[in-house]
Amino acid sequence: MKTPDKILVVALQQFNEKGIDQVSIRTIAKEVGISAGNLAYHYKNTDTIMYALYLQLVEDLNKAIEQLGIVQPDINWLCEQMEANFRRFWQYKFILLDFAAVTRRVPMIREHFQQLVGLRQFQFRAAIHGLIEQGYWKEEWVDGMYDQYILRLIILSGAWIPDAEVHFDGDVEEIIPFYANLMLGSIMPFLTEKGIQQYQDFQNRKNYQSIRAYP
Amino acid sequence: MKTPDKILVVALQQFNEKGIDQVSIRTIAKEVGISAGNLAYHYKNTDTIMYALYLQLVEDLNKAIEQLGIVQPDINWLCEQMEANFRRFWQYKFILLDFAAVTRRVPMIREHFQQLVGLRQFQFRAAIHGLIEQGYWKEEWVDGMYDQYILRLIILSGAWIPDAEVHFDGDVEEIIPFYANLMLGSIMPFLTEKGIQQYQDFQNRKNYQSIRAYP
DNA sequence: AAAAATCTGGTACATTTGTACTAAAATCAC
DNA sequence: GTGATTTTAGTACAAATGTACCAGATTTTT
Repeated sequence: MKTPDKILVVALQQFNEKGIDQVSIRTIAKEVGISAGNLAYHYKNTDTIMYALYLQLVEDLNKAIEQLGIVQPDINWLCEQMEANFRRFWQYKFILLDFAAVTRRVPMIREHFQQLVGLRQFQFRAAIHGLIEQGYWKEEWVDGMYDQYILRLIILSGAWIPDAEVHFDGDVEEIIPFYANLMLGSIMPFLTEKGIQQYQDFQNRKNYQSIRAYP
Repeated sequence: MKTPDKILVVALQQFNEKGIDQVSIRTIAKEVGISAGNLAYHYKNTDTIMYALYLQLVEDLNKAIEQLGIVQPDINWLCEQMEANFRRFWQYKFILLDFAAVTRRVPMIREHFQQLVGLRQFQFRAAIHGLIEQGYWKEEWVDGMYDQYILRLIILSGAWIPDAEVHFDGDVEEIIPFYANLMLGSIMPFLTEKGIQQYQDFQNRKNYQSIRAYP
């Protein structure tokens, strides 16, 4: 692996573990095994590294979407997608963990993220539309209800990471199922009988307990 | 006002405006009009100031609960409470905006916050129970459904602040109604006819538009 | 092989931060 | 009023950070 990539790997790890305010080009350089001056040659400061990592995340997300292709979505598909995305976010958790600080330091991330949210709104709408057509999802019975729901879901899909930091001690295989389950539970009121059944099948297959409270 | 209080006022303002990483005892001292040495006498560092401000917030919240007394909750009451709490949080927005960083620097806040969440869960449960008894809220039709919902609501009730930072430009009177409305919309699927009616009355009285997307 | 570019280690510097300390001033208790 | 306590301003210091720069070394290009 080339030096710039080595730097990104170590930086990502340090950001995630120590928090962005405890990482400097020196701490990264030390762990990579190069001089700070050398690191500064590749990335002038930690802000540029953060931006590079953000672009990596976006690329990951886009790649995942491309591989998806055009499918007839069902509840199972939706759940699997959600959980997979949770894992992707978790890999870059520092971004969502200290999102305000990150966007303050790298304003370009803020702008780009706004667009990302718009895109995800669109995708969710399409998914729900498909699910309605196939009889998994109820028709909207109050105007604007689903648009609001989608917004809340998008907010939640970033907010669970800071929340996990408060209530858990870092075991990924405990955290991801917990929050994936918690978020997916929010679809319940909107599902038809058929939808509920498939959702419960998913839960059973994944061995998800019905989550009531933090451990 | 005594110096320690003056310090807290200015510190709160600076934390909220500039973000916790851009505030030091020197920037505060300068704005208060005292020497940094003097400020260090009252608060050794910014961490202790943050903790003092957190205690202020908790006190505010507790005072609000005490003044509540024992009432028969209805939907209107729930909505008003929610919005009032949103305003309280907004006053101390730096805490929720950089929550991970804050708890990293002041671990006592993390511990205390866990208890706070537990308390709020209990309060929400009681409120929903009351609303069910009075016929505003549907009976739970899937086991554990409401506990999950409450957890999501608690997560959301902290997460809207970072979200607002990304999508708005700081106008409180635009932000609070937007998110209060967005969060309150989540109760819709659980309301009875009677509940929906009162909820829509509330919306009309407050002149809340049905929110579909960010402005 | 020579020239150009890229990469690397090391050093130096200005800023900022928390922390500690001193000595004077102000306030309070008796 | 006097002595003790609290408050204040100012200074000094060590540690850390981003930034800039330089002179070799290495790799790539021609």
